[in-house]
Formats: sequence, structure tokens, C-alpha cells
Amino acid sequence: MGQILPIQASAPVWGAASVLDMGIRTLRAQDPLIFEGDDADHLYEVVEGVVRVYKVFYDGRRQIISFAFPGDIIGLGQTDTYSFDCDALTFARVRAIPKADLLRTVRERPELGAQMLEMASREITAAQSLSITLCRKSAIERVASFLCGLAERRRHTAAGQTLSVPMTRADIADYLGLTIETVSRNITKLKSLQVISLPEPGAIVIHDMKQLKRIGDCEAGIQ
Amino acid sequence: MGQILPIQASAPVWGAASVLDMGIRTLRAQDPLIFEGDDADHLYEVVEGVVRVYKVFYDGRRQIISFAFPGDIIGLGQTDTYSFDCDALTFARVRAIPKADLLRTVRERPELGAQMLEMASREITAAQSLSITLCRKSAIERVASFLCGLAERRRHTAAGQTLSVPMTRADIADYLGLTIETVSRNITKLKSLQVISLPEPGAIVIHDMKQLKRIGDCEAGIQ
DNA sequence: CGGGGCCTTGACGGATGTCAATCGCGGTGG
DNA sequence: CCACCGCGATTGACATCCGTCAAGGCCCCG
Repeated sequence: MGQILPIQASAPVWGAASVLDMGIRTLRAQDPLIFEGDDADHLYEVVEGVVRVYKVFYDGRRQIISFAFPGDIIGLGQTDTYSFDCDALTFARVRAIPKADLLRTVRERPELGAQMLEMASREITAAQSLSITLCRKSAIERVASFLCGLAERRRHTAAGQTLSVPMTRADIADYLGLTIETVSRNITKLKSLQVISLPEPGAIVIHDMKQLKRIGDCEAGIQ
Repeated sequence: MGQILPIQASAPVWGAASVLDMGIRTLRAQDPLIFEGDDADHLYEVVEGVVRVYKVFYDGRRQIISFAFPGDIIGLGQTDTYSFDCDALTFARVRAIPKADLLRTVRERPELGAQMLEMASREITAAQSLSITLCRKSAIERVASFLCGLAERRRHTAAGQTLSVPMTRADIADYLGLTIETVSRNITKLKSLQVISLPEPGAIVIHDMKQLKRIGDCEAGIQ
């Protein structure tokens, strides 16, 4: 069985840890971090583990907006109250950054403001590319691009490495706008194409990254 | 025939018109403003008219990312080069804001930085809600929420007002991730439900805003 | 009058959702 | 020890929504 790399801690993004490192919160899997409607008075930087950000609709439909990995910031797009729920997917540690402190710090160090803008930019780009994924791609293309993205963010781009997939099929489905069954069917299809394999639950091995990318980018004639 | 309100000019968003009002560009319908890959050295604030922002894929598929109305800023999420194309949907005037000037100004007036962050926030929220629209909603729900959003942004929330819809069915389809035919069918369905009517091409009247909202928010049992 | 957009409407097929059965695995308790 | 249960994943059968293809209408304009 392959060694699955842990989801590691990262250096503080803001550089100004001494000023902003107000508090680290430790979360067990499933522990809530943010409820929709809470006052949006903190940003959270994921230090370790994986955190999921999602919206739940009156009828139980759920849209996962993002899986946040170490180094990611949650709450940049929130002004008054949070517009989403957020909880831990795995054991996780997050750094809580009070917005008031942050704004004061930005006043003293304008370059931090530029950095925040840049991160907001990236978030806009991510959200827009998610839109494209969701509306222009077929089910297998979505699954393939999801796995590609996962591997890239964890820098597991070499073939044959075991990639931990801490989310359930339901999480993936709610992220990709599909059902559990469709996700499962298409993972099976990728397996039968010998692009990936599933050595154990919660892990996958990407055997043919190029082909996976081709499928994810709609460049392969898969039906 | 109802009088359709023009899409009006707005006061400069930045307040600092004397500093930033570097140039107004006038565009006829269909005139290009930004090509994907151009150096992202300007922001554009729409002053009058409607501008569309979109991506075109290798296979001709097009995703409209946003319709920008007066007061909207284009290019906030762009760091190096633009990642989208952009052109005028109607006659339009835009204020070109050189980024270099803007950064200098922000250094002198940090509150502008906060304002930019807030606009970026709004853009993130918009992109995320577009994701949800695209992946969680049925065709009629998408069309209804599109029309609701249009009415809200133009502040035509009273029933019976005539709302100008300057975009074609193809534009709406490429924004909502649908086909022309599906958009048309569902507009017809909303008409037969007596929620809207089409007094003339390029205009709609919303008769039952509450019901339209219910449908757009997935709160109505429509098949 | 004819042509070309743009829109609407109909018929049909296919991808994906829904419903249901089954499997494997881990935990629990008799 | 093993039967039982619950949860997640897989697989199959069927239904349905939406895309595709095609025809036709409306309107403007030459």
C-alpha cells in the first residue's frame, strides 16, 4: 500500500504572523467553522487539513463552493455576513484573522492590500473557471478535471503517486454538480480506461496524467 | 408600447474623477474592448450601455461571464493579461482607468483600496452565485433568476414596468449554459404562466415578481 | 418581393438523474 | 467468534430534461 502524503502545514501567507497570528483553531472532521449568516468578522487561513465551503438550499440541495487546502484563505469575498457554511472535511487547523486587525494593518502596510487584492483576483478566477467547468463540461470531463486539479494543488503531478482523496463521492458530486451515482460511474470509467486506479478507499493513483488532462480539457473524444 | 428606460450614466465610482478620469471610450454595439491575452493594464468602468465579458473556447463554445452595466468595473480579477474577451452589447461609454495610476492613488488614499476589495468581494459573490445557477438549477429556474437579476440591477422591481433586455437569446443562453431553443421555450413557459409578457422584442414586463423570484430560487414546483 | 436575422415550435435521442438492489467494510454486541 | 447493522460505494433499470436537428414565422431592409 502506498504512503499517502499528509496535508501539510504552510508558512503564514501574510508574512506578518506576529501581528495577525491571533489564534489557531483546531477542528476535528465534521466540526463546523462558519454558519451562513454569521457576522463576517474573520478571515480564516487553512494551516493543515481540508476545509469545505458550501451552501445548502431549502430543499436540501448543496453546492460545495470550494475545498480549501493549506494556504487557502476563506472569507475574502464576504462583506457583512457570511453567505455560506463551512466545516472541516478532515482534522484541520485554521488561523483566524480578525478583519478589524487586518484593515488596520493594511493601512500601515499598503502592499498587504495589494496582496489581498491579488488573492481576491485568484478567487475570482477560480470561481469563474468553476462556472465553466459546471456548465460546459460533461460528467466525465468534470470528474477528470477535478482529479487533475486535486493533483496539481497537492503537487502530485508525477505518474504513479498515490493521491489522497479525503472527500466522499457525495462531496465530489456536490462540488461538480452531479449525483453520487454519476461520479461513481465515471470514476469507474476512468479506471477501466486505465487512466487511474483505486488502491484503497480514500486514495487514487493517476497512471496517465496526460490523458486525464486531455479528458478534463474536453480534448478527448470520450462518450 | 411602454417607454423603455435607457441604460443611464452613473457617477464615477471612485469619487476621484479628477485623478482617475483619464479617458472615456465610446463604443458602438459589437465594438471590441478587450481581447483575451492583452496586457491587463487598465480597468474599465462602464458609464453607459451594456458590455459583455466572455470566454471563447477552441471549439467555438462561448461562456458569457458577466453583463456589465453602468457602475460595474471590468478587469478587477486580472493580474497579468486578460483572461477573457469583452465587447459592447449596445452603444456604450466606458472610463478607462490605468492600473499604474490606480495603484499610486491607492497608496495616497488607502480607503480606495478597501473600496476595491469590496468590489472584488462582490465579483466573487457574483461568480459563486453564477456557479450555483449553472449547476443546481433547471432551465426555467435559470431563466427566471436571470430575469430577476436583470430587474434588480436596473431597479425595476415594481410590477408592470417594462424592462429592456438588450441581449439576444444567444447571449442569454451562453450566460446560463443553455441553448437558444431552451431559453426560448422557457421564456414562453413563463409567459404562459402569466408571470411575464413580451410587449415587443428586446423588452419584457414582469407581472408577478414574487412568483418569478420563487421560481428562480427553486421554491416553486415547476416541471 | 425576396433575403437574412432572430425567434419560436416540434420531434427525437442521449446524457444524466432517480430509484433500487447489492457489495464490502468496520463497529458493536450477544 | 460471529451475526447484525450502518455507511459508503458500485451497478443496473428506467425516467426525464435538455440538446440537436429541422421547419416555419416575424420583422426589417434592400
